Amino acid sequence: MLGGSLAKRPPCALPRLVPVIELPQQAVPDKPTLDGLEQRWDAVWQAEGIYRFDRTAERAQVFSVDTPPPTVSGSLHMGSVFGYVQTDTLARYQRMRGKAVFYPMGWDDNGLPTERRVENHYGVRCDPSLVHDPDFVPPAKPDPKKRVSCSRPNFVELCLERTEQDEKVFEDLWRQVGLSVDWSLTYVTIGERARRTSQRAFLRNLARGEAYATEAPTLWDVTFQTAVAQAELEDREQPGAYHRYAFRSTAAGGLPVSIETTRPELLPACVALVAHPDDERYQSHFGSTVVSPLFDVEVPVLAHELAQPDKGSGIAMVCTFGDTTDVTWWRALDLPVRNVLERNGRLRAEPPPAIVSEGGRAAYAELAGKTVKQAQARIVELLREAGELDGEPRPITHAVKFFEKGDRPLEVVTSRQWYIRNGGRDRDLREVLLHRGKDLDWHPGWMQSRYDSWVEGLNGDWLISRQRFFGVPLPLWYPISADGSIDHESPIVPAESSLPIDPSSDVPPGFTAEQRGAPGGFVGDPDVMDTWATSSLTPQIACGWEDDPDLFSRTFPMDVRPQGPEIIRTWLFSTLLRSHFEHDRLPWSDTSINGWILDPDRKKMSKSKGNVVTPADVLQRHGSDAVRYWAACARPGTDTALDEGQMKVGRRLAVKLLNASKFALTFPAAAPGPVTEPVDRALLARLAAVVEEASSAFDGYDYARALERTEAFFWLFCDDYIELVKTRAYAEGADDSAGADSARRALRLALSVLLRLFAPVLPFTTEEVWSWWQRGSVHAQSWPEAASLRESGGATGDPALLTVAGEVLGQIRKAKSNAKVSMRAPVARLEVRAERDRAAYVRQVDADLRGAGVVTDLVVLEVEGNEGVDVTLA
RNA sequence: GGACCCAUGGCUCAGUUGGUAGAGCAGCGCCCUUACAAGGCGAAGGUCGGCAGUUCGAGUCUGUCUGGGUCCACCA
Repeated sequence: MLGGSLAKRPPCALPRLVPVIELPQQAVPDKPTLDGLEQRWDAVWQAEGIYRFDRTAERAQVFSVDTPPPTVSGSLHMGSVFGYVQTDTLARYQRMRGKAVFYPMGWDDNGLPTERRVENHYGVRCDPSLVHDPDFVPPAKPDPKKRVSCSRPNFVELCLERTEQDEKVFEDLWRQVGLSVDWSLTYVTIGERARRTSQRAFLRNLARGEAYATEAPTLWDVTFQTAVAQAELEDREQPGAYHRYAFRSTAAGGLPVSIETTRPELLPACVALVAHPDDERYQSHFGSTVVSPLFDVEVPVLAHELAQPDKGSGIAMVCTFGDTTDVTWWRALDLPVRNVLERNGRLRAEPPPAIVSEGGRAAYAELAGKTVKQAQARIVELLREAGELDGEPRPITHAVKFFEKGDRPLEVVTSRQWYIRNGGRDRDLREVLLHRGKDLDWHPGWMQSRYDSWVEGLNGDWLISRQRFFGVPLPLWYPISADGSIDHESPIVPAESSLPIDPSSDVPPGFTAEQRGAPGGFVGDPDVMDTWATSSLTPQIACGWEDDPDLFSRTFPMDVRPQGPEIIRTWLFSTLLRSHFEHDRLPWSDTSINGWILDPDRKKMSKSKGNVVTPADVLQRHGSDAVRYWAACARPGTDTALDEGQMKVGRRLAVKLLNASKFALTFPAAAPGPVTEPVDRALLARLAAVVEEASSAFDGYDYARALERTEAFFWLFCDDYIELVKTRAYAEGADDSAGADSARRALRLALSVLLRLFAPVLPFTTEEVWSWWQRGSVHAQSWPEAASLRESGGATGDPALLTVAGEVLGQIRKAKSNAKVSMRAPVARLEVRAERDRAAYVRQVDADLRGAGVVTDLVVLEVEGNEGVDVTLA
C-alpha cells in the first residue's frame, strides 16, 4: 500500500534548516506608508522564492495544504478571499514554526461552468459529431442567438484558451492578497497530470469493482442533457397544483379510486397505484387492478409503507418516472417501464405499448412532442372534456429537485451510466466512511455533523458519467460485435502507462483507427467524468501520486483540507472516499471549514442582488493587509458580514504598526545586555504570555484568537508602554544611560516579536517594517518563543506593574481631559492614592510616569480600601 | 420530519474549566501633544432573546419556547 510515510515518520524530527535570504534593506522612512507595499513585496517574494517548497524536507517537517482549486469561470468573490486568507495565515504560521510548507494552487477549469462561459464568450456550440478543424476561428462578434457549431477538440481548445486567461487574472489577485502559495506547484484540473491521475484512479476503481456501469433511472437535466449526481441537487420551491381524477375498478361493483397528482402529464406512464398497507380505505383494492382514465391502461393497486395516508388522497400514482420515490417503488414492487419522456424534456412521439385502446392512442397523440409544461396543460383539458377531472386543479407550492446549475426541474430518465460505490447502497461501506469522518480533525468540530448527515442520507452510488464535452473522458472503449451491437459489458481499458487518453481519438491496443465504429471494431465511451471525479483527487494530483513518488512520500497524506461548508457533501466527502479506496487512509489529518460571507443585512451574498463587492475594488480601496485583517477577525467556521468598517480598522492597525515601529526605531539600538527596569520586564513578561496564547490558538487553527490577543497587546504597547518609556529612552539626562538601554532593548525586542506575531495576518506591513532594521524576510523567521523571550528579558517581570502604571497614566489623561487641557500640559504636582501593593508599583515607575505625564513632583500616598488608583493634579 | 449554528450596548463582534459583562465602529466631549490629525485622549452607553431549572452564585451548564441562518430527509 502506498503512502506509509506517516507511520515511518522518525520519532524525533530534526529542525529544518531555513536558508537565510537577503532582502533589500532600506532606511526607516520619514513618512511610512502602506501604498505600493503589495506590488513591491510580492515581486521580492517571488524573486527570492520565499514560499518555495523545500523538496528535501522529510514528511514530519512538512505542512501540506490541500488548497481548494477555485472554479475558473468569471471572477473571484469576497467569499473566496475570506477563506483563502484564513488558510494563508495558518500556512504562514506553520512556515515560521519551521515547517516546509507545501502550498500549491490549483485551478478548477474542468466542467460545466467553463463550457457555459466559453459558449457565451465565443458564441460557439460544441457538436461532437464534427471533426476537428485546425483552421477554426470563433466568430469575431459572438451572436448569442446564432452560435457557431464546432468540433469537440476545437471546443476544448477554446476552453483551454479562455481558462488560461482567467487563471492569470486569478493568480494576480491571489498574489495581491498575499497568499504565500508556491506558484511553481500550480496545477489545473483539466491538465495532463490531472487527467492522468483521474483516469488512473478510475481504472483502479474499476479493477477493484468500486466503479461499475449500469442502466438505471437517473436524474436528468433536460437543458444540459446530462445526468447529474445526488450531490449536485438542490430543492427549489415551485408553484404546482394537485389534479384529482379517478381510476376505474376492474372488479365487478368495485369503486373507483381517486388520486391526486402534481404530474398529470405522466398519466400515460402510470404503472401502478400505491397506498400504505395499513390504510383502511384501500384494503379492498390491494391486489386488484384499476384502469386509467383517457388511456385505458390496467394497473395494479399495491401496498408500500412509503405511501403517506395524509398526502393527497392517500394513494399515489406511480409513473416511470415522476420523481425518485417513483423509482423506489418501481424497484421495490418490480414494476414495468412505460417511458414517455425524451431526454430533451419532451414527450416521445410513440405511446408506450401498453396503451392499446383507440381512445388512449388518440389522447396520447395530443401530447406527443410537447414539453412537460405544454403536455400538462393539454392533458388537463382532455380530462376536463372527458369529464374525468374531479374539480379544478388546486394550486400548491412544493419543493422540486433541480440541478444546482440548472433552471428547469430535473426529470428521471433511464440511461446507462458509470457509478462509484460510496456507501449509498452498502451499509458496511457507509459505516467505514462515517468512521473515517470521525478520525478527521474538524475545525470547528461541529462541522462534522454535516458530513455525518450527508453520509447517512446517501441513497445511491455516486454517478460520475456526464454527457458533456469539456471534462476528463472516461478512459474506455467498447467492442462492437459482428452484428454491429456495442458490448458494454466488456470495456476495453488502456494501459496505465498510456494515460491520459481520449477514447474519441485514441485507438485501443490491438485495433486500428479504421475499426472505429465498424462491426468487429470498437467505439469510445462518449462521456466525460463528473468534475468532482477529478477534484476528489486533488491530494493525489498535487502531491504527485505515481508521477513523483518522492514528492508524494513527503507530502501525502496531507495536513489540512481548507474549504467551504457547502462542498462538504461533494468535495470533502468524495476526496475522502477516493483516498479510502486507493490508499486505505484519510487524505489529510485535519480539515478547516470556513464560514459564509453575508451582506450587511445578514443575507448570503448573491450575485443576483447586485450588491456584490468585487475583491479588486476592496483591495484597491483598503489595501491587502486591511482586507486580510477583516478575514482573520472572523472566527473559524463562523458566518461573517462583509464589513468594510472592519477593513478600515485593519488599515488603521497597519498604519499604527508602521508609525509605532518607526518611533521605536528612532532610538539607537543599545549594546547587548539585560533588560533591567521593572516596567520593561513587566512588558516582556506580558508579551511572553501573548506569545503562548497566540501559539496555542494557531496550533488549534484559531487564527482569529491569535490575532485578537496580539492586537490587544499591541495597542497596550503603543498607548501605555511607549508613552511611559519614551522619555527615558531618549536618555536626555546622561545620568540614566542604564535605564535608557533597558528601554531601548525592550522596545526592539518587543517590536521584533510583535512583527513576527502579526506576520501571518499582515504580511506586507510586517515585511516592510522588518526591512527597515533586520536582515532577511520576516516570513522566513522563526516564530517567537515565550521561553527565550523570558530569558532575553533577563528575568520574569511582574505583569501587574504595567497594569497599575497604565491605570495611573489613564487617570492622568482623564484629569487632563476633564480639565480640557492638552495631554502635554505640564503638571507641577501629582498626587497618587492607592493601597500599599499598588503604591509600591507606582513608586517603581515614578520617573516614567512623571515623564509621560509631564509631571514635576509625584507624591504617592498609601490609603486603605482603594481598589484602584486616584490621582489629583495640581 | 431530523440535525447543526447563531441570538450580548445603535452597528459588528469578544467573553476558553460558571463568580454580578469587554472591544472596535457610529454618536458625544476634549486635544492641531516633537511616532501617528484619513490622528490621539476621554466620557457615556448593555443585565447578556423569553421562561423554567441546577448552583452559594450563570451571559457561560440543563430543559423548553421564540426569532434568524444552514444542512439532511421528504416532496403523490
